[in-house]
Amino acid sequence: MLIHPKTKEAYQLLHQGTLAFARAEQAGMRIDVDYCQQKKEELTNRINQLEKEILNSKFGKRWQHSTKSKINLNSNYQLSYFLYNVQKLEPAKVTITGKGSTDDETLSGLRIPELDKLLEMKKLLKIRDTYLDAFLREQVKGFIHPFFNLHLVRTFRSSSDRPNFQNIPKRDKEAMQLCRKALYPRKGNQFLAMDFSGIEVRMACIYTQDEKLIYDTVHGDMHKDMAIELYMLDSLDKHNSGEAVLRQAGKNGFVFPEFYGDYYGNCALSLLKWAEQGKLKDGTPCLIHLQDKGLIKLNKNGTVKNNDKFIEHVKHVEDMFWNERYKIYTKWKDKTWGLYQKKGYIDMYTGFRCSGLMNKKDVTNYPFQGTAFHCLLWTFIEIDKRMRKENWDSRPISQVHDEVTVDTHPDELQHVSKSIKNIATKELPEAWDWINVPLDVELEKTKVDESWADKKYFEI
DNA sequence: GGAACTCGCCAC
DNA sequence: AAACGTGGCGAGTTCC
Repeated sequence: MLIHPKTKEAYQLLHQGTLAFARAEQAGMRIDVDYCQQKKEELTNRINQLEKEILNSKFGKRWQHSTKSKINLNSNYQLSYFLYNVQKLEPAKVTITGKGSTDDETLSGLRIPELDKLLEMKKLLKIRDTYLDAFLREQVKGFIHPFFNLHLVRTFRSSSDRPNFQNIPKRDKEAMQLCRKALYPRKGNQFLAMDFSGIEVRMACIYTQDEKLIYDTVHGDMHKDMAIELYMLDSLDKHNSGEAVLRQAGKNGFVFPEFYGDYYGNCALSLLKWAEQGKLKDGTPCLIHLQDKGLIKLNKNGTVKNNDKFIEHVKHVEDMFWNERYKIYTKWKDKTWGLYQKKGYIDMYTGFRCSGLMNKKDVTNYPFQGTAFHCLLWTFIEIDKRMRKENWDSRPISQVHDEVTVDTHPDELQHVSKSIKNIATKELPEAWDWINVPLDVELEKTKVDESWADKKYFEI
């Protein structure tokens, strides 16, 4: 499998992107070294406490007894052996090599208090050893300089390392705060962030020219629509907290996985997990609602006893999704797959060619993923150019696939905000005339001297 | 004692 | 018939 620039424009994008990223890497991001050290200590205390509690429990003693070597709470190998070979529990999942799984979902499903403690401990270890440690290890004079690579990803996205700046916790509130409160703009400055709304789906619109997909992306709300179908709701109010969860479920439990090539079986299970947290606006828990609709049967303790009907239902929704709602998209997939099989490659609008051995999912995903990132890359290059031409103090310093962060001088905030929004939504579609759906962005900022955890939505 | 592999988890 | 796309990285384990 190989993707390569096929036109001079594509080559220029890589060349200029590399130079713009190099300037961002050189600028770097300020970190609070004292904070990192202090939080590391606090985390270590909490980890030690949890460790002690687990080791002193009956569960811990039995585990210790089962292993020939010294007990190590961080060893999934030991844990798997203890749970499934010694205690003879039934693993809900097995790994590729056939051992009983010890991932979060499997362990929490066993409902053993010590395992819940262990999971808490693992979470804290991850924060301490993967993020705070990396910041301290990589910092030079209070700045980290994450690298952004353009030569490592099959789809011609970017990657980041030393430290990886593209996977810092966001969804888990506690992990997000602990990690992102380490990151600051230069003193007296503020963060400004811009991200493209649904850029991959918009690329899908452009390649497939599916009218329904275009309509839903520009005017509609497909995540809400799908949540309504999947959970058999009459309506959904995304400003109601219980129903907002269900919309999230529609998005992360169905729409995105389906676009990436997943199928109804996995989606149904994921949707039921989400349903545990969701409520209808009258307060009915979603699982009860699904039981009332005859889609599942519940045990007395509230867990799911039977989900056959629900899986059948999700299968039907999937069928409608691909063969009715987005049937033009589906036709495009078949056509593109056929074309690839004949020619041995597929071209992106940005002048890159993907060739070599690919399966159908790859062939129908890579163009969207790569092209979406190239929109960000083009934008980043233009921001960098503008910065140098107009002698900004502000500096673009990082990007995460569809988002760029600028360490911004407060006097320049208005001008920089307007400039980057204009570049992304006006100049980009003018430069690339194949972009025939509107592009949209969201802006976030912090106040002066606030951390990256404090970013808030704002309008110019 | 380092390379390679496995598992798990973070992001888009 | 089968069944999730792209990465980086830490810790444990096994291989050489």
